[in-house]
Parts: sequence; C-alpha cells; structure tokens
Amino acid sequence: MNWTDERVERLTKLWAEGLSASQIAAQLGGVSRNAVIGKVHRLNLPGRAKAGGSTSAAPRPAKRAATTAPRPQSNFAARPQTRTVQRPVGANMVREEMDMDATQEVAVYKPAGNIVVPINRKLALTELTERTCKWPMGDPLKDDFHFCGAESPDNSPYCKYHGRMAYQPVNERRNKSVARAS
DNA sequence: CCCTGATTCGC
DNA sequence: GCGAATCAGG
Repeated sequence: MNWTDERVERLTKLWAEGLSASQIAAQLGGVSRNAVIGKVHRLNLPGRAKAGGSTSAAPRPAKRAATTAPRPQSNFAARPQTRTVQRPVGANMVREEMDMDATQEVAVYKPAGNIVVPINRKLALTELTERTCKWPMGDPLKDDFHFCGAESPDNSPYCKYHGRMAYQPVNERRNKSVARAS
C-alpha cells in the first residue's frame, strides 16, 4: 500500500480532526498506526499536545523537534449534555430541553473492549443501518461529510471508537408507544 | 494490559 | 520514503 495523494490528503485531514493514529490507520486501511505516525512526521504535520498519549520518547540520542503547539483536543465529554430545540405544536413554537443521552445516544463516548473493526466505510446518511455507527465525521457543510459506518462484529451496540452506535432503540421505543396509544 | 504519540534505523 | 520495533507515558 503506497501513499497516494488521495490517501495523504485523508491522513492530513483526519489528523487535523484529532483522530488517533490507530483510528486513522483503520480508516485508511492497509497501514499500521506506526505507518500513520511515521507519515505524519515525514509530512511535518504538527504533533499532538499532551492529549491521549504522551509526547516523549528517546531510546538513545534524543533530538526532539519540540513541537509545542498546544492544540485544543476535541473532547467528547466536553460536549453539551442538553440542547434546546423548537417544536411546532399547533400554532405555537414550543421550546424544550432535550437530553442528548436519551435522544442522541452516540453523544456518549464510551470505548468498548477489544473489538477490532476495520472502519474505512465512509457511509452517507442513507447508507446507515441500525447496525452501523452513526458518528458524524468531517465538516457537515462540506462534501466530505460522512459517518463512521463501523459495524459491530458481534451484536453489541458499540463502536470501538464512538461508543453506543445505535439510534434504533430510541426509535423502537417511540414506535411502540405510538402503537400502544392507537 | 489497554491505549497514546515519538523516535530510531534497517530496508 | 517507509514502517516495524521500541520507547515513554496515561
């Protein structure tokens, strides 16, 4: 597997988005996380601030490049726990607080165990199923916007990288309550 | 032991 | 240039 311009471009973008080397390796496919890290260094991309891993290593002669550019690492836990939505009811707009944990279950970052999922799927919204991770990736305002799309190898509803992957339980609950009402 | 990125060095 | 091996650290 060689580093085509297209692959380098994706690597650069995903690295800038704050994905880890192993995540990027899984998305690109055919390369190890070491390969990704090596390529990142060869491209002179900015290293990571002290989020997630470490920034020190020196087996013998250490010549650190001292890339001390502190970049704010996106943190799932820092996301707002609630959001305000407006909902038309009759002639009135109703503002209501929605619990993101209940309505958008992927908002909770909870890495599952040793599930190995090759994620290079890059699915569009219409391609998602109840078994695919719906974590949004990329800029929503641009053409490259897509979803993780990872499928769990077993029936566990967890994506290795994005936590709970299924919207389906929420919809099922909603449909059942509607069915019961009628 | 899981993960992270950093570095070295043989290829 | 590439990336496995290895390192340091959370």
